[in-house]
Amino acid sequence: MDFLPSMEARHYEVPESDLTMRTIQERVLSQWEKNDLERIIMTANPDGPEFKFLEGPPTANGRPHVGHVMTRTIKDTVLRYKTMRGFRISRRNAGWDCHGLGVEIEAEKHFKINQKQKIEEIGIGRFNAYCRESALTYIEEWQRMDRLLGYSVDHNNPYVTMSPEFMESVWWAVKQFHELGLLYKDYKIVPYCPRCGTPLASHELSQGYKDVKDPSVYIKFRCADEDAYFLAWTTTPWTLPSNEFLAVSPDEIYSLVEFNGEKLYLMKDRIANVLGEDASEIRQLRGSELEGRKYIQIIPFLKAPEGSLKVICADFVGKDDGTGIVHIAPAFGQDDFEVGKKLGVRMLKPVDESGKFSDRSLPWYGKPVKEADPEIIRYLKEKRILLKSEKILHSYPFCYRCDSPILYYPLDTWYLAVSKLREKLTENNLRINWFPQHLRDGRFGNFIAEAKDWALSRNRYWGTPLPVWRCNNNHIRILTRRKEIFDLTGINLEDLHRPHIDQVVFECSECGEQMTREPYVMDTWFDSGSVPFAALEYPARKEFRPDVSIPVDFVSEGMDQTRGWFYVMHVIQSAIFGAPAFSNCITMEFVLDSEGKKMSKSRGNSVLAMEALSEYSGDELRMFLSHGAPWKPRNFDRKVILEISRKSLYTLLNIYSFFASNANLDEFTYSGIPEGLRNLDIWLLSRVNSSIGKVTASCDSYMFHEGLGEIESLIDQFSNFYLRLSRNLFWKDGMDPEKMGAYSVMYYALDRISRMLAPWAPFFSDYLYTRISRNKESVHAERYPEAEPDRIDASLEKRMERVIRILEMARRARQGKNIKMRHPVKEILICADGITDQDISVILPELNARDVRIIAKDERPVLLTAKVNYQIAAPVLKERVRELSSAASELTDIQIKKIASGEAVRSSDIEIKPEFLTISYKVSDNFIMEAGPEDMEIFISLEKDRSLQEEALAREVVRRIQVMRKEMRLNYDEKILAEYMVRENASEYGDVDKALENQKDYIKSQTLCLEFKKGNAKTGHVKEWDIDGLIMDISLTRADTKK
RNA sequence: GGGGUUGUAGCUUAGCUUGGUUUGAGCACCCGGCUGAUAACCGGGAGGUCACCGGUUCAAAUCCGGUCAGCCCCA
Repeated sequence: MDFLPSMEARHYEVPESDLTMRTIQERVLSQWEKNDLERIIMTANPDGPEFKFLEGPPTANGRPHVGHVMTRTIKDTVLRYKTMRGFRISRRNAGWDCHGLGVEIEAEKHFKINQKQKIEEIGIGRFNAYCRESALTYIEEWQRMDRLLGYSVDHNNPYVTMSPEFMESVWWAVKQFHELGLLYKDYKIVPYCPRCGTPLASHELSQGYKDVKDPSVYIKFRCADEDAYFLAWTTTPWTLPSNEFLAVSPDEIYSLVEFNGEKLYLMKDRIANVLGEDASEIRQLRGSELEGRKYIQIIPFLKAPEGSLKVICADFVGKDDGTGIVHIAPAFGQDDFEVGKKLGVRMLKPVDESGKFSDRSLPWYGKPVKEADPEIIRYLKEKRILLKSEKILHSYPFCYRCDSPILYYPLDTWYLAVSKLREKLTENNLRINWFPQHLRDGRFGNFIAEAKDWALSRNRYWGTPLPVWRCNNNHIRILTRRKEIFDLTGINLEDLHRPHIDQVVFECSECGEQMTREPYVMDTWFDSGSVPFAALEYPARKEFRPDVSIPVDFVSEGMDQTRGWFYVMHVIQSAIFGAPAFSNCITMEFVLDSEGKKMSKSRGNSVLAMEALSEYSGDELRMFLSHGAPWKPRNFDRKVILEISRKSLYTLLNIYSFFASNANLDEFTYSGIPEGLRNLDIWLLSRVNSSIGKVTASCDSYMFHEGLGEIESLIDQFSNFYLRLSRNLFWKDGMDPEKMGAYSVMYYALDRISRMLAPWAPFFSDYLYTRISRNKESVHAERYPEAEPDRIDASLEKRMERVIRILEMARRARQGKNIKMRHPVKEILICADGITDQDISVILPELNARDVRIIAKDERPVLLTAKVNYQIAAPVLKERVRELSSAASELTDIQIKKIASGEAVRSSDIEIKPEFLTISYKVSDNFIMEAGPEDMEIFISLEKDRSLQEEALAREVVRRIQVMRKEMRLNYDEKILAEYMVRENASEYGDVDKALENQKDYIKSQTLCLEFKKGNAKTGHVKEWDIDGLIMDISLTRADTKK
């Protein structure tokens, strides 16, 4: 930056009065871009200790909203802080998650298709080409957001999960699982989305639970050997045509009851709930006694397989809902499937992969199963099989991508045996610092303790293809590199996606049969879970070193990622490398709308990142989002955002503005902190340095919100204590040592605060910093301030806290008697331990008293009185208590004081112990008293005299002239001429002319007034004032200083 | 149904680990003050069943048990 010392009349740029944070942001941004700050940050501290970061890749096919702003804010604050603390940040790259159903659904919309088969009709190649293109559709908007937010990661070298190098690493990882014996294929019931035609993993399923109304039907299964029915219950009538068994709990009591002329079996404990009062019990029996009983098929379209249609015992039958008799359709439930498998009975599966009835013998052939529910219920009713039908509200999973109801469906699926890793996962979890801490043993800990096997394969198209080739003899081969494919088949693939990869076939090395690829792609979460090594293209490249590159030091995302990204990374790194993926993890809660409701597209209350960033500067948003712990939900409330920015950012701007305008007038240049400072200056230096200590301590333990809170309170005290009490120092013309000291200290404080604040408010802090140290390029290339222990005076800070209290007490006391602050009082007496005259000197201007004295307890202007405390004295002294009472009334003042300080006193033959008396005191008539914390008391004299009156009047006049100066929009240093004329005097000020004559010099010096005199006050700016009954006109004119 | 978490003034919250005067702030409201930096600031007022019930204790917002409600997760 150019520095032109001689040409600039003013040293410090004075901000325009209407300067906003958004304008500052624009200026700073263009400066950054001119200087290529991003490069400077990316290459900072080449020799510093390493801090390993990892960016969680957003799926770049959705528009970012304020929640994303929050995660990026937290991450960036940490990164900037660590950079300023001298760390070399590794892996500070952006990253994008490109695969998966989300992208495919966009593509389906584009091609206007809603069925899987159609994709194959238009061609997987065409479909995937579109997916590739659309994956990064919104990346530009993400980058615009990052720019306005100041998100400092390397946007020029992102990792993308669809690059062949990344995918080869993912393949390598699959091979590691295979070699560990953790990869297997199984035919079992999976949560399945019929629209997408693919199974979902449990962590995907958990994103889609919704409360919905479903049918709840009670069905009568006719016993084969008795004129009675088994009463069963289900919420999925469409599974009834596939019924093969009924299950009972072997140890529970069941009843045969008569109800509406029919005999029904059900669990005894469920009778009241299901049938009410009208059922009469015939007999009781154990569930196990029902085992093996046969019944008639209720919906006889499908041929019941051999060994079906009988009652079995199972331990999963509960007694909390239903009838205690559970309908079993092995094809459509996990427990059901196990029953069928165990008994070796063929499965009825009249539903195809698109979720429709596929058996022509069913009347509901071709219907999606859920839509067939009402017709099946009607059928049951007609056949008199239905006992009753209701609707119940329960939570049911829906596909989190397309919102279709999930079915449980038997399918070939490749799994990772994560359940075998539980111990390792739990062990590694203990090495992670979670914020908030309870996640470790709570949500995350629970989840991994019962980790389920990971359904890895997806029957889809746009994803990393499953790199598993298989021959008819079930030999397995996993290929992990393009080169390997070329060597084996001569095929040179540039794109590893389907359909290209599908043409790779070769001979099995064991049996010579042809090997073909298993036709699946992988769960996109496996991609993102592989980021720690795949983003560095391990093992093809060697930058990643398993023993040192993980765990990374820091990751941070939304709370939902405990079961998402954090989980999959933890699983994959633990399995392959035996180490956790990260060691510090900050999670954050949702940003809610202004009323505390969850933001959602359907409710229309979600706020897009760019909307927010067009209204507020990046700093303002960041400050708002950093306020309070990230793991507490916050409401996106514009009032709160503005309040936070006003209180800290604008206050700080204003301090600087005051500093700049005055420092320019006095031509101040900083050259270190001089000797001989005012007490107040020593205090601010101490306060700043102890803040630095607190902030770094908080941030080093990842409690960044506490660090910010400390800075905010520092700014507040800087403005409202230090500056408020220092203002008058700057009024005098010319430089003197005290003023020089104050400027230096303010400069020092502004320098430290702008650096301290840089991680949270990167734009404004840079603006401030570069205006103070004008030859510096950017605050972000600077070191975080270090506390100077020598400047910290803890005792002074503590005393100042008490001085602030005393000032408050003085204000309160005056208020009680309606004594204005600007009216001087004769005397203020302060009774407080450990406070020195020097401490008090700081607040003298605000106390506005002729005399301020610190006094000891026994010098207080009070009258003490002693009363006998009969409750204590009477039981001890018995009848002598009367003597005490008369002795007490004759005590001298000195004696009472002795007793008050805890001494016993002898008087007229009786020993008066302190506890015998209650000492109370009364403030002398000519004082008012105010008590504060820690036994502090102050006394304000009510005595008035002529000179006090005159001074009070002078200050009233000064105050009014100041208001008028402001109305005339005069500069700080502009001189004026003033006249006054008394219209009427009903006040207590007495002889006004004489008073003002006496106070003339004071008034002139306070208002930069060259002449102040009595006159008719008609020219210039004229105003009539009422000063407590004194009506007077005052006129101001600009003094012509040009000669 | 199970687990986690939260519940303090109209709103936002501190205090809870380690029990100890009358639960402390901010915003908004009303009254007053201060103001040659401020979009500020200061004092006062009004506003509290510390979600509820019970227990431990000389003493509970705080510890324990239960209930209710919100949120998150699991089934």
